[in-house]
Amino acid sequence: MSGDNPIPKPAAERPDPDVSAAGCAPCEGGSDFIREAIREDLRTGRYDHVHTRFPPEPNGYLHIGHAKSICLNFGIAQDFGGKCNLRFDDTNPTKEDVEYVESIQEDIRWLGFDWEDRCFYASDYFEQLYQWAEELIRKGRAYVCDLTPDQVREYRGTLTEPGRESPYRNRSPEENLDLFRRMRAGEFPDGSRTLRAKIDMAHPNVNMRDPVMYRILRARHHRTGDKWCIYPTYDWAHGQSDSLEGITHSICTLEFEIHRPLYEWFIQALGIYAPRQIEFARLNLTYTVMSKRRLLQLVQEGLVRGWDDPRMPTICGLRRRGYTPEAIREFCRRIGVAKYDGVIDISLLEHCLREDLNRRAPRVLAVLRPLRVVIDNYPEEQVEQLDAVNNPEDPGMGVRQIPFSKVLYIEQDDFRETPPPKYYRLSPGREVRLRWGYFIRCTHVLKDPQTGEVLEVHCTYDPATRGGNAPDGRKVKATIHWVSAQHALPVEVRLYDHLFTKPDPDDVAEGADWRANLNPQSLEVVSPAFVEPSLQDAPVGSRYQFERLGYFSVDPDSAPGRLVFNRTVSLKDAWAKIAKQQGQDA
RNA sequence: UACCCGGUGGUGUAACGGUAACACAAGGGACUUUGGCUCCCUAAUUCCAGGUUCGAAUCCUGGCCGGGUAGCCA
Repeated sequence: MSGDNPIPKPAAERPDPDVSAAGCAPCEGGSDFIREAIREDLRTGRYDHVHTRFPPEPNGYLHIGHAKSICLNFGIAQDFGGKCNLRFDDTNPTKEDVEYVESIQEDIRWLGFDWEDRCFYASDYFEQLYQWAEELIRKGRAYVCDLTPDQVREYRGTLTEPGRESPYRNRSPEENLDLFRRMRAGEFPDGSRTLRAKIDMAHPNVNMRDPVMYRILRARHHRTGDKWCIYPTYDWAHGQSDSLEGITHSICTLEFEIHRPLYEWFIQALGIYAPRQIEFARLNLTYTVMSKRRLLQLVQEGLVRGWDDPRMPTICGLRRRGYTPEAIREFCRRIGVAKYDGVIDISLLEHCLREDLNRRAPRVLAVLRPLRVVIDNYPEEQVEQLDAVNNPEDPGMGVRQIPFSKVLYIEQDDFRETPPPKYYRLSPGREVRLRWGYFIRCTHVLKDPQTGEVLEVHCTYDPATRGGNAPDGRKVKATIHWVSAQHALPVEVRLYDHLFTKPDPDDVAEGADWRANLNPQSLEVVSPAFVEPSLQDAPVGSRYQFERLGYFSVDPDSAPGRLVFNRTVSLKDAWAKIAKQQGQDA
């Protein structure tokens, strides 16, 4: 940019930015430092198109942090009229498995992205990588080293002291070539030799101190089988794979920043096409752990029920919980992209979810903790079908009918024998509205003579208020939900809370580890809960708002006649706040 | 202790040398057949010190603080 005019023009007078750059479209994902860098590259002609890639290692399930990267890489491709490849970074057969490549593909598709016919594997390039390695050997830029792993570490030096050169560093290209070919041929035991780039053992960046390019490893690879007993390291494979695929912008997380000089060194030593690596901060979320290692630990130690446990931040966990791809994408859009390594408040994720579900989830009535209500003046055998609006946010979603009868269940929380201040639900003498039903007034209660617990609430109803409006115009302070006892469906409901009790799971006492902060109440099973009969055939995965309670989705554990619901997220609850301020347990 | 990167309300992100803004969270209010939604309002921000400039969150220097890096992991 040439800042020739010190006073900026108002936006309306400014020429449209970037329209001249080839393939540059408006940025739906907003703008961030990466998109700016790309625009600059297009403007200066460093690249004339945009091609990104999402490069997971198939050694675990994708999580919400990957979603950030997926939205970034595919989103940038969309914004700039380019393409985004899926590439599995499968250079370590000891950790990888087809189970993961399949789940990763499923999750990316579910999130709404498409790599078309461009699903690649680093292992596709093993032969090319091998040939390039020989080329570097011939150029005297790589050598076979016989140091043991311990010795390599020792020779590398430390962060503050330079390393020492390997005694094998100055072998001739001929000898190196011979040794390297024999490495490939399987003449040497695992770990006995490596191929290393010949760079600088005194380099202040330890990644440049003759990094390992190949190790000997007899492990069956999920794609190449037993063809190879030497495998390239990340550093040797990644940049060359990017180059081969014609990637323009290789976007990765901050911890690879210090690898960039090496990334560029290999490309330059080979004299091949050069992509540009740009790093951004990975996602951190409050009340959540995100590292693959920890997620794996949660699963393996049985701390959760599996990778798709609805409490997990994995994509499959969120999906099972009832999250929508739209909510996750919107979240990723709103958090932005930067190099500052911060922590996102999980309430932003929950906000995006509610915003989406509010718009699309049909409403139903369900009672989690039933309290029996008897309408004393309602005819014994009578059943009425009442009209209920499916979604006040969207009249197009229509109306359904729900049965009403003499005996109902309401929520225990919606009745208080002695109401606290500002409580305006049902209590003796008070009148409330039953959603889509009648006004009812509490006359008296039946209690357990031993415990004093309220067993049954007796009410009278006003027949003139059918549907919920009083002809005389009188108002009630509260509308509560209910189900007809004889028509309600018993179901299981699983209520979830944050997996950790602290915003930062690492915030633990001396000697304890993050597991000490696991929330023992992160899962609460309510069974039976009661839902209105219209839910009878609700399909797995379908989402509903249980009015006044939250959003719920049907769990795959459901069987015919035995529905299981996950609470995806609760509704915001102003009363809970008031009650909390009053020092009650709400 | 070496090198790299970063630091803007509680949290995250904008502002591209010209009045520090948006969202979430928080607090208050209006509305309401969901104490939901929606709407309105309030409080709250440039790490510090110098320098350049008419003017600095932005450029420069120094400091402070935070993160990353010493796998034959990625």
